[in-house]
Amino acid sequence: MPQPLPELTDHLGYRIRQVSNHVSHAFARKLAARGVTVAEWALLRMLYGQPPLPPSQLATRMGMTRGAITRLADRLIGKGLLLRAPSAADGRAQTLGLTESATAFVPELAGLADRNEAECFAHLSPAERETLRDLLERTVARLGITGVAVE
Amino acid sequence: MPQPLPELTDHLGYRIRQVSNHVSHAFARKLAARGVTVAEWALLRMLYGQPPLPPSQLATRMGMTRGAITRLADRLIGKGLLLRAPSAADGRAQTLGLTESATAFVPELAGLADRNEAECFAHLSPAERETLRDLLERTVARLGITGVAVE
DNA sequence: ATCATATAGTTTCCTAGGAAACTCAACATG
DNA sequence: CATGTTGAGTTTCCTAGGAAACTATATGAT
Repeated sequence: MPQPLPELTDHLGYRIRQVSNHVSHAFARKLAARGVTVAEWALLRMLYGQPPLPPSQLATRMGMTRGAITRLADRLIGKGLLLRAPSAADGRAQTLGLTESATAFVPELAGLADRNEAECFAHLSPAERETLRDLLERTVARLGITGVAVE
Repeated sequence: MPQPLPELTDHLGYRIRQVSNHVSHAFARKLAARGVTVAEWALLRMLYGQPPLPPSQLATRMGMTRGAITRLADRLIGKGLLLRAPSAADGRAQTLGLTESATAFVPELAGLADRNEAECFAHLSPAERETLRDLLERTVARLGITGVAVE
């Protein structure tokens, strides 16, 4: 006779994961219609309206390894959305910046993000959304979460 | 001059993903010390104290494909935690059930889940945790989220 | 100046999941 | 009872990320 255990659904971590996965997958489907993944979107958004950044900084900010950024950048370059240039100051370093077409594209993708957000949280009142935001942001601060951590 | 866009952090979906990833990775590290992944834990927990289930049902409940369940089950069988048996009623079907050692093991893993939960949300008062739970569960219900969706 | 060490980026190997083709058993229907 | 169809499970191929080894450049110590 096994001892009874708390249900999975008793844990906030489980509930958060359910919602997070659903919201992310819904967004991923919208992005996929434009031929973009969530990680690609995150990188593009990070560089939008910014001066080019070295891959290592992007790795830190996105919570990914440098190796993953190398390959992610390769894909975006292949799609004509990213430019890789050698750093002037450091012979080892590079900079990654958006192409013109990427700069034109990102606002369209941002619209998808807004739409996804609206669809997923339409049932919450503005006050409830602010409460949720506050609880989450305090958790982010308390746990010392920094990057995006795409996956 | 690119047009300004809403910040990533303005989206609840982004904040939820940050917290979810952090909580899941913290849990994954605890489980890894016992040689178990999050997906393996979810499957083990689902079968704990239950009669054996066919892979197809586990796939539905966990939000994974049947192919993924096949491989997940293979790994757990390799670890001596799962038993695969042919279904008596249906020559195509199988049933997956926990071994004795798995039944003894799951409560220990459940303790890790409890500890992770406590660590990640210690800064919220009981009332705040209930508020968060309520907002999340209403979202789960509204979006029609059913499975675990491990990843 | 030389050499050790650290850092930037890449590459290789590994893991894990999804999509879709595939096998085999069950079932319906004529 | 043959036959077409559905359903269960497996397998193959593909994608994407992490860990760690590897290359090349920079930096610091002597």
